[in-house]
Amino acid sequence: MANIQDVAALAGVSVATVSRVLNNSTSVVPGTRDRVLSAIRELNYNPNLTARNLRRAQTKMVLVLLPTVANPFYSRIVKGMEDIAHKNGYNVMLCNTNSDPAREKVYLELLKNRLADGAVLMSSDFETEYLMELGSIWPIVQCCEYNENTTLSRISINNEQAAYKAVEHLTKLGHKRIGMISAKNNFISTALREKGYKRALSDAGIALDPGFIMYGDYGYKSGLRLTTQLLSLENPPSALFAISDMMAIGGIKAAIQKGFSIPDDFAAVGFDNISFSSMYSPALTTISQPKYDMGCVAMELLLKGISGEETMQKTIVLEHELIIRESTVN
Amino acid sequence: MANIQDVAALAGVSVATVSRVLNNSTSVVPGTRDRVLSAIRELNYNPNLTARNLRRAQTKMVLVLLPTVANPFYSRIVKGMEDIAHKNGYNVMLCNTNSDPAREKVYLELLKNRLADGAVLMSSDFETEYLMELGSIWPIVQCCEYNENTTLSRISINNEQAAYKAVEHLTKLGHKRIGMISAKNNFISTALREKGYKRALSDAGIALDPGFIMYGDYGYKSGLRLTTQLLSLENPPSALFAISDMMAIGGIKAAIQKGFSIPDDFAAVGFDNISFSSMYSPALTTISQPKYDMGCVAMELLLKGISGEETMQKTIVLEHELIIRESTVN
DNA sequence: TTGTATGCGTTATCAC
DNA sequence: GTGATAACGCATACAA
Repeated sequence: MANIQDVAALAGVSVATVSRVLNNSTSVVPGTRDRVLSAIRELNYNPNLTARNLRRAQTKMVLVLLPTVANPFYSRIVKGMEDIAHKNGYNVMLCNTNSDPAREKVYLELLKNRLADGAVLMSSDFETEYLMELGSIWPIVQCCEYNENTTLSRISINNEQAAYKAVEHLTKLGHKRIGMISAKNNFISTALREKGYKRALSDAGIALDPGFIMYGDYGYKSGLRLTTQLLSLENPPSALFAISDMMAIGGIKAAIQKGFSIPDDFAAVGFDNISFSSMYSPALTTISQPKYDMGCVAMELLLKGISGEETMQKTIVLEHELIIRESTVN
Repeated sequence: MANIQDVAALAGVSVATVSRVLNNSTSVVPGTRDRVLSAIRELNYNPNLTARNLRRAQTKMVLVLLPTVANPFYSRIVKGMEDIAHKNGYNVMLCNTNSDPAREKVYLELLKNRLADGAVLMSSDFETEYLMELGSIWPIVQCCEYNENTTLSRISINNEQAAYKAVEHLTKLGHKRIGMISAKNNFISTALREKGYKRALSDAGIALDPGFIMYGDYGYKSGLRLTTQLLSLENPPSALFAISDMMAIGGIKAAIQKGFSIPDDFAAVGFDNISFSSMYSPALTTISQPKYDMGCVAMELLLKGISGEETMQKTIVLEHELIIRESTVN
């Protein structure tokens, strides 16, 4: 594995000149330039980016922390992030945190070890202080979820309004008994979706039944279990609002298992519009977030922060959309 | 951001000593050791891993190339890889190639730039020569898919046997007209699954109908479209074997749309046992691969290659399992 | 336009 | 047990 010195020797120039053609910084006379280029080819030379990064005090690497790639909700977002990153010569290091604070910290601390130039956080249980301290040194962008006490940049949709729209869709269909399955976590989106649910009920003149709100995690099993419980109530709901598609699908499965017909006996609305939602039988009514765009915008913001082009912290809210499918309407 | 010199100065020792306590290499007297440690704390010092990596000619980073994280099949595998990598102080860089040869190459060439110490390939359209050349310099392990002309290590299941088992399950249920939806690609697994399908039919004394094998990609839409075509045949199949769960689910959706009852009118078997398979309605019969273990084994092999502990190329075949669910049996 | 020389932050070899 | 110091491979300020 040849290095820059070998190339310089073979081309009969100094390493500085080789470096110049490598980065086409200052102008190099065509003649020498060609000699260098052919030496590079002949030696099959590739620059050592570790050395370059050390010298330049950068890594051209960004961290993306997310709970898990297993949730298809994240895959489109990640795609957007990657596209923007690559376009700008950056690589992204995907970090599955499993929502484990210890793991999250391990990853984020890679910044301190100068192994990445910045980070996008898609879930974080970090202390406000810790986050602000790191954010004062390295660019950090929050995507989808955020700690509202920090002043770090954030990208999200209006979760309260989206949830309102989802539940309003159900009330307009005539449903009076609407259950909600939510999650026990610190995500701001969870709280806001619950708020939207309550406001929609209130606006429709429906009294809130606290027994109709159940808590699990984001997953299918959780949705299955909670909905089974809801449907076992003496006076069960006729419709369901779930904070994730996975939970909504679990809810539908529970209803099917109980012999309910969808959407006549039981209707369900999810959240996220993951790809499975349209594949499911019945296809799922859900809230769609502009996943790819969110990823793009988050990464653009991060890269601007890294380049110093944009240091102001921003709050960006993107549009969402209610997608009506078979799980609520025939 | 303090460096090792700052720490040395504050502790009143040389950088060499600081380095020693950092790597607890040679023994350092407890007294100086404590002074160094408290200097590190006081300065909030973190070693610059780029510099360390340059010096040590390593990166503690491995590449994992896969078509897309959007396919849940890969998430468990990746989890296994990550667990093993982290346990050994390595980070993994997940690379979504979208099966695009250009992108694949860009990623793999990161090895040449000394940005990673080795790579796991989970899909590759690389030329045999190219792969062998890189493999002669850096440890490379092939997982699930492989180029059979290379001598690189590989981990997989017996795809032919697994497909055989899946189709045999259908013939034993009495099905005589069994369609297959496959993909147009160069994956070794695809060819082997087709081979297993044919052998199972043959062993059951069923003549192969070439019109019963259709080709698409791995996805849901493809499965939906191809199965719709199969079911439009004058004499349509009563059962389906798909090379992926996503395709099988598309197939089931197609049958449902045509008013078929599953599994009475139409049965389907998939491949991969992605999490969504058990959530689907009807739940999908499928072949389960030991995803997590495959990931672990692949990464273990890679790390042994990197450490030089194991340089022999290996071929490892893991066990699979037929999982029977509602899509074939009531 | 090109070359020389220095430094990025470490680790490791050699002295003491 | 500890300290100088030379590398690692590159980019760049300064000279020429």
